[in-house]
Amino acid sequence: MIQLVRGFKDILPPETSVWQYIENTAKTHFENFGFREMRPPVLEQAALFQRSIGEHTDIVEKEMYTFAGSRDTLLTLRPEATASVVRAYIQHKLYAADPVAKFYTIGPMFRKERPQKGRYRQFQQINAEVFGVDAPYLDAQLIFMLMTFFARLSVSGLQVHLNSLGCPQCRPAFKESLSHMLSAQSDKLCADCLRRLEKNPLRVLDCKVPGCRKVVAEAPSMLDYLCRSCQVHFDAVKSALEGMAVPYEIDPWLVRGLDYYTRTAFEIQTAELGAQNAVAGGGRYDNLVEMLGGPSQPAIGFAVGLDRLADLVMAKFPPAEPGPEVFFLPMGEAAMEMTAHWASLLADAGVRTEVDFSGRSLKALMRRADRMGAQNVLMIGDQEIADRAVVLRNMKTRDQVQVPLDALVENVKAHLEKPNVA
RNA sequence: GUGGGUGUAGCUCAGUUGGCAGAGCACCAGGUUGUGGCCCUGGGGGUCAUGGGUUCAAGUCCCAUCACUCACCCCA
Repeated sequence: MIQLVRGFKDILPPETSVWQYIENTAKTHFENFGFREMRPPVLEQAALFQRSIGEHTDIVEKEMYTFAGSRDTLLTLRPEATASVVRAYIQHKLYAADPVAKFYTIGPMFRKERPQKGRYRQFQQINAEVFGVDAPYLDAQLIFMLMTFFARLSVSGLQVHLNSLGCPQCRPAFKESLSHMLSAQSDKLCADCLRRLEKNPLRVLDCKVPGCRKVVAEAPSMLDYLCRSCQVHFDAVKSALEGMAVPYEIDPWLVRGLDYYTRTAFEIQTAELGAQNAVAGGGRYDNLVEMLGGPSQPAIGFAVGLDRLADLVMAKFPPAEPGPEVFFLPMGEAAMEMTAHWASLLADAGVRTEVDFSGRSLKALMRRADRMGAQNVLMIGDQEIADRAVVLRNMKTRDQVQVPLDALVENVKAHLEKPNVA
């Protein structure tokens, strides 16, 4: 048989109800903060990601699903959402009327990595992006929005990790002094870090190999190299967070994997997901809009990993099937036709309805209704048709009443609304 | 891309030195000719991941492949 492709997954009910719950909560929450939904496509020109994420990042080097499009263009299934949102912001000149714009997106991303717990080749993210605001208070507000979002979902045990990556004015000096220091200690670094040292020395900072950590512990911190305006910005973010009572941890070794980040970088981490501890991550990318051919506008955003978040929510609240409010049990052909009619009308009238057309014994139908968690069953057989009244049974209290067949929908609804005297 | 672990019924898993393919749960039917849960009885279900090899004989041993999984790398 044909199986689903490696690293991809089916999300089945009842788990889908958890996803719907998370997505709906995110939508209302983010919209309360002034965000509106944007839905960019999942396919973009490869060049978009090469230019935004960075040519020498792992994502671009080996993790993108890229294939030939028409003519000479290479197409890529998006490995992240920010580049698309920025592209749309520029392409549709969304900055023209008002450079300040806030968007969120929900959808799948694709990265060809080796799958493991909390990491899939297609994974779902909720992204939020803000353009045209450089105020540090916005940075803090975004983190606040994230943490209250998690709180709404009753997800706890999360830590905010915060860092500043500086800007093109101050980062080069730091980079230079870092690589200088690391080169001097290169004999103590792991093979991966020696490679990083060449390509992107910042990445050495978050290496987990003990030997490297030891070296890194004495490495200079970006925070010591911040220029005056970056320092002012970072201080304002911190004090705004304190003002909003959002606990955070300064993490000078927090490095983000994408090249475009500047200044504020943050990650929301949990200890409950094994090696993949980041539930959300984001930061400023003040130069990306201009880099991609747009006006010079500051921007900031974050991504929430929905697969990981769903794991956290489900660990706390295992999903459950709701069960129909009324389960129709027809006995006989005449009853089935009548049931198709009335059950459809009842469902259309807003009552969660289920039917069993299998024609099996009443005992079998009852067992199935019970197993599915039906609150009530509605029995129709020859006797009920003759009486012009069906039997409605409350599965919990085992009370049975007769409900007139005429105006059945209204009668059943009226009965359901009666308070149960269990 | 690298390393470890695991693949037997729908699910969770037993399966001894190589010797008839098993259990629990779930499902179906009956016990109750029109009433669920508990109980009793019976039943249906298997390419033992796939392909080769060794052997009189392979779920079991060997090789390869695939998948799942955890970790590294990296990231959400």
